This record gives sequence, structure tokens and C-alpha cells, in this order.
Amino acid sequence: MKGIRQLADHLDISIGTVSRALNGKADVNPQTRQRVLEAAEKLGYVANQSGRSLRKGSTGVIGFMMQTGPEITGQGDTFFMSVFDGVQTVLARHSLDLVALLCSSSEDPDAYLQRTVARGFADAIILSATRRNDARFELLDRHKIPFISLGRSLTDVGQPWIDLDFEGMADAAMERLVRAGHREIGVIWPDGDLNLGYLFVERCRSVLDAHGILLREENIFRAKPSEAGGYAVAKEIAARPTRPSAIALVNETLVTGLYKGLEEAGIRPGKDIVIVGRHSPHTQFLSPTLTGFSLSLHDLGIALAESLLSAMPSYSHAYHTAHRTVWPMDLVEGESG
Amino acid sequence: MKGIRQLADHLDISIGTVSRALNGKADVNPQTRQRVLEAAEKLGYVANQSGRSLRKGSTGVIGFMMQTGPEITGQGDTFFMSVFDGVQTVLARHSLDLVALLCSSSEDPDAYLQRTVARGFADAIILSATRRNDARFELLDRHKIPFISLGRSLTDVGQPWIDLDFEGMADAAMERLVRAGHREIGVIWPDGDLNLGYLFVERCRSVLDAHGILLREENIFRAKPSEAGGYAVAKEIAARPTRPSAIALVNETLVTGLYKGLEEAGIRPGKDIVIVGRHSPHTQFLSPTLTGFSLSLHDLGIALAESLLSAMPSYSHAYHTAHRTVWPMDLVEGESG
DNA sequence: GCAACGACCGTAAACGTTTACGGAAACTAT
DNA sequence: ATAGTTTCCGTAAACGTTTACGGTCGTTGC
Repeated sequence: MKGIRQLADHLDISIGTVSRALNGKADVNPQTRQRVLEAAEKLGYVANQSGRSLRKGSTGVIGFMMQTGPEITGQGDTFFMSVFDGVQTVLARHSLDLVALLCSSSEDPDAYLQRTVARGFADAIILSATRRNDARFELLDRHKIPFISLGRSLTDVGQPWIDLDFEGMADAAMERLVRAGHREIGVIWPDGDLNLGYLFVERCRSVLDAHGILLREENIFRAKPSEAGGYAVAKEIAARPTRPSAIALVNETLVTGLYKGLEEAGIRPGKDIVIVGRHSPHTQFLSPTLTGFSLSLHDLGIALAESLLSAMPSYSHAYHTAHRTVWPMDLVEGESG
Repeated sequence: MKGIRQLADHLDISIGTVSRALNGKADVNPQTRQRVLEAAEKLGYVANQSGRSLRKGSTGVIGFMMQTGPEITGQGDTFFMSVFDGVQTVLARHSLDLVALLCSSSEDPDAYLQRTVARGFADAIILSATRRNDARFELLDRHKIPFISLGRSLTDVGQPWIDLDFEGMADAAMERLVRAGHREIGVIWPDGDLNLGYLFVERCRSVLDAHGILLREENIFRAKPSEAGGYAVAKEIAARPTRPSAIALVNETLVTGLYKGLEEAGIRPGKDIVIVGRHSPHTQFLSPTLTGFSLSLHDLGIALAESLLSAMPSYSHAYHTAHRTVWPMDLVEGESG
């Protein structure tokens, strides 16, 4: 089946009527519509994407931008896959499709985004891995492309965002550690310019301040947001003459390497050093079990999609969700702290 | 910048010339071309995707189909992200873009693929998570869409594929275990209809057969390809009156849960039970370290892309790669076996 | 019996590109 | 100077849709 032309010829009606029938327009005989629908189904006709979006000016595609490469943005495992699934449950209601826009590690993210939005590839965009200052926000704003970011940034063009509650996480983690008697506390700051690192570390610092505790510079460990990064931190800690009695971190991927490195140095997590982190499918099967924060990624995806739709003129009527949401997380106690 | 029309008006040339200049056609004055290129750059003009692909009949987009949801096909996110990155290094040479086609867990994969190819979304497709019998192969063949699959299937329409050497993995693992004196050997068969499970388990069986060892039915453990799946297997093993002395598995995500479940039961991996698996960024930081097979995902991605291109008429001249490749893996020794 | 109306459908323009074609200069060879 | 050739560029058709517009026919109301 090539196009609507063939389908129309086959049915001996005009392409206009066929199109109206398929798109659920009013001005078409129910019986005719039925015939068209059946024939389309039987012949496997689906409207050509290019023709359709050229005429309509919209594509029906939502893009989720992410960077590829061995070191992703500090999320591990099935983080994105779960979020996607949540997003899709909402988009499906409007026959919108989700695709992942994959920016290669060798390409500049800003340039990549520029290119894809100028091409008119997607009607709206979901951004992740937001940086401290993120030019992508301004770019999308300039192009008037609806978008939402999973993550805040200092750059603010008034777009909606949803971000994990890293500050609440810092609050809860620090309070907990202080209450348990810790005074020498370390935090891991994920490398790169991701905004969440600033949010987390700054808040940790101020909470500790309020307790009259100093977050010492040498207790702020910079690390690649990966297993290897966690391992490197562990080695660094082990090499110290004196070390923090507790450590807090925000990237779930770090934990595995951190555990390993500490154990190799004879420092037992949960016993010789307390660890508070983020949960993932992986972390709940580590030994000792992790004390960390968890959330429903599926629900997060749903919220992302709903907020995005409410920023899109054609769909906003159906949604009036919060413009910006700080997504709460639950502290799940484990053996590590 | 709206379209080529505006750009042409701005330069006071015809749109035909502008298009030719942008697309590197021969019939255009170098000086004119220069002007066009500069103006396009300055005004941020990029050809509209829909118009372009409507006219050309091709989109310049390669789709990588994958299923979303918390339980993906036994690979973690980082698996695909690394492969993507390899694919992109090749595609970039031809200004082809890679996008991930995300099939929701609530949608039938065959129907999803049918829909997206009929729309003409991508010029070619990379398939993953190949099933024992996979209708998607026939569908793409029927539509004459070039594609390659990461994984074999009983369904064969002559398309290229690349698959990890699960049989070689079975050979090496079984030989190693037998040589170490194991006679009661268990294997984990990932749930679902993925073809790799059949390949691996059948080969394990026949290798053991050749040594006069029986792969007992109760030693074939079915498990969801996830951490939780591994944990469940561990519990099952622990509940046995007699248990295998070694266990081999193919999904890297299983290991974490397996370790945890065994340890909870007082069965020490590498000491009380030998484990051979697959490496991932995670597994090298487990304790005890895993004995398992590893490969370069980036290179795998490169090979995938090259084989795919050689199946695409417009690019095949530049590539003559092997039609089908069984991708070798290296056994990296660890403490678990 | 006539006007008015509604239900349904066909026609054609438009979306933004690319490219085959032809034509106008400028140049070369005789 | 003329014919032939090359270089460059403009024109217009085509890709597959959607949709505004108008037309035909049958029905209704008087």
C-alpha cells in the first residue's frame, strides 16, 4: 500500500473523503467511514509521516533527548526505560509517539538540539541531564518549542520542570547523620556541570552549618557518575590518614564501586563507614543493603508527560498540572546507614 | 528562519540554487555557494525534515527499536547507550541520525513496528531483543525496509544479523566448569521468548552431554532477566536439598540479585558455589569479582552500523562487511569461578 | 411546488523541499 | 563572427497529506 491515493482508488472514493474518514472528521457518512477504516486495516495503510506533518505543521512526535556513550548522566540501569514507560502511558492517550533523540558523545549537545529542532523533528521535547547553565533552554525558548526539563538549571526561561528533591534529600540525609552522631561527613559531587550536584552539596553544607558542623572541602569528593567513579572515591578515602565517618551521595551508579573500593581497603560499609545514597533496582540487592532514597520512576514519567502536554497549546486544555514540581523521595532504610 | 523561501529571498536568489548550494550539488558557483552557506549558518536555517523527506522519499533517520519498561531485555541502560555511541560514529559519516524507537510495554511490538514503518519514519531499522520466532523480521522484509538484528532468530528472511556468541560462551563456560570438576551444573534461562536463552541452554546441554554429564531439568532455572530474577533463582537454589556446585548465566543483570540471595542463605559465591556470567560496568565491582564474558559494546555498535549500511542500497558501495557475525567475547577471570 | 437546509463528497490548494529541465550568459574554438 | 560548449541559475513539477470551499442531491417546511 503506497499512499492514500491507492486506497482511495481501490475504494472508488476521493482522497479527501478517505482522509476525513481516517481522521475522524464529521462530514462523512458512517457507512463510508466504516468501509474506509476496514480497507485501511486490511491493506495496512498508515498515513505517511512526512506528508502528514508537512501539511499539518506538526509531527505527533515527542522527543526525549539524551546523551549516549558509556558514561551516561549518572542514572544507571533501567532509570530511563522506566521513565519512558510512564511518559508513554500518557502520550498514548493522544496518539503521540515518544522517541529518544540520541546525542552522540562526540557531538555538542547544544548543536545537536539546534539541528533537530530546526529540522522540525518533534513537536515538543523533554530534556534531561540539565546543566548548571543550560543553553538548550534558551534555544528551545527562542524556537518556541514546548518543552520540559527533568531537572532545574540556573538558566530559566519560564518553562516547566520536574526535578528530584535533591535538597530534601540533603536535608534528610544530613539530619539523619548528625542525629546519629556523625561530625565528619563526606559528600560525593558528580563530575561535570550537572545542576543537581550544586543543589545537593550546597544544601548539605547549609544544613551542617545550621548544626555548627563544617563541611570540609576535602570531604567533598568529585567523581564521575559511574561505578568506576565510586571506586575512585573509595580509594581516595582509604588513602586518607583520617576519613569521614559517613558519606552521602546522589548518583545510584556510584554505590557499587564505592562498596567495592571500601571493602578492598578493609572499610566495611555500614560498619566502619555509613553510606546514604539513592536506590535503584541494583542497590537493593547489594550487601549490605543500602540506606537510600527511592521514587516511582513510572509516576515520574507520567508527571513529566502531563506537565509537558499542559505546555503544548493543542493539549493544554486537558491538563492543568503544576508548572514545576520538586519530586519527593522516600528514605528506605538499609544496613549501610 | 522559516524556510528555504525566506533564505532565498534574503539572498535574492532562487530557492533551487539555494537548495543545490546547501546539498553540495555541482552546478553552483563556488562563490554563491559560500554566500548561501554563510547565510544559512547565520540565520540558523536547517531544511525542514518533512518537506525534505517527502520529496526525497527517505528520511535520513535510522531507528533502533527497543522496548521500554522497568524490565528490559536483560540489558541495562548502559548496554544500549554504549552500543548507540558506536553506531553513531559510523552513521555520522553519512549524516544519518540515530533515534531510539520506544515501544511501550503496553503495546504489542509487532503492531508498533508495523505502525512506524508504514508511516515511513525511518530509512532502516535495528532490531534488538530478538525472539525465538520473530514476526518483525517478516514484516520488515515485506515492506522492503533494510534492517539488521542484534540477535538471531529461527525466523530468517536473509537479513544481516550480529549476535553475541552465546554458544561459544556455553562452550567455554561448560568446559571450564567440567575441567574444574563440577558435575552438577545449573544454568539460568532468561524468561520470555528471547532466542538467546535457547541458544545458550541447548549448547550447554550438548557440551555436557559430550562429557557424559546430564544437564538435569531442575538445574535449568527460569528467571526474569533482572536483578529480582537473579534473587529468585538464589532463593530457589537455597531451598533445595541438593544444589548445583556451579551455575552459568547469560544476563548481566541477574548477577547482583543472585549474589545477594545466595549470601542471605549463607552460600558464598566463588566458595560454596561457582558462578560464571557476563560482565557489565556493574559486575566488575561486585564482591567477589565475577568470572564472566565481556565485549566491547562500542565496537559492536560500529559493526552493527556497518552491516546495516551495507544492506542499504544507497550506502552499500562503501561497505562490504560480513553479512552475519557471531560476536566473540572474552572470558575475564574473577573470584566467582 | 418551491425555497431552504443539511448531509455528504469531490476538487484543489497548500505545506517545504529537491531536482529535471531549459535557458541565458560567458567562454572556446574555428 | 559564428557555432559549439560550459557554467550557472531560474522555473516548475513532484512527493503524500489535510482541509477550506463549493457543489450535488435528497429532505424538510411552508
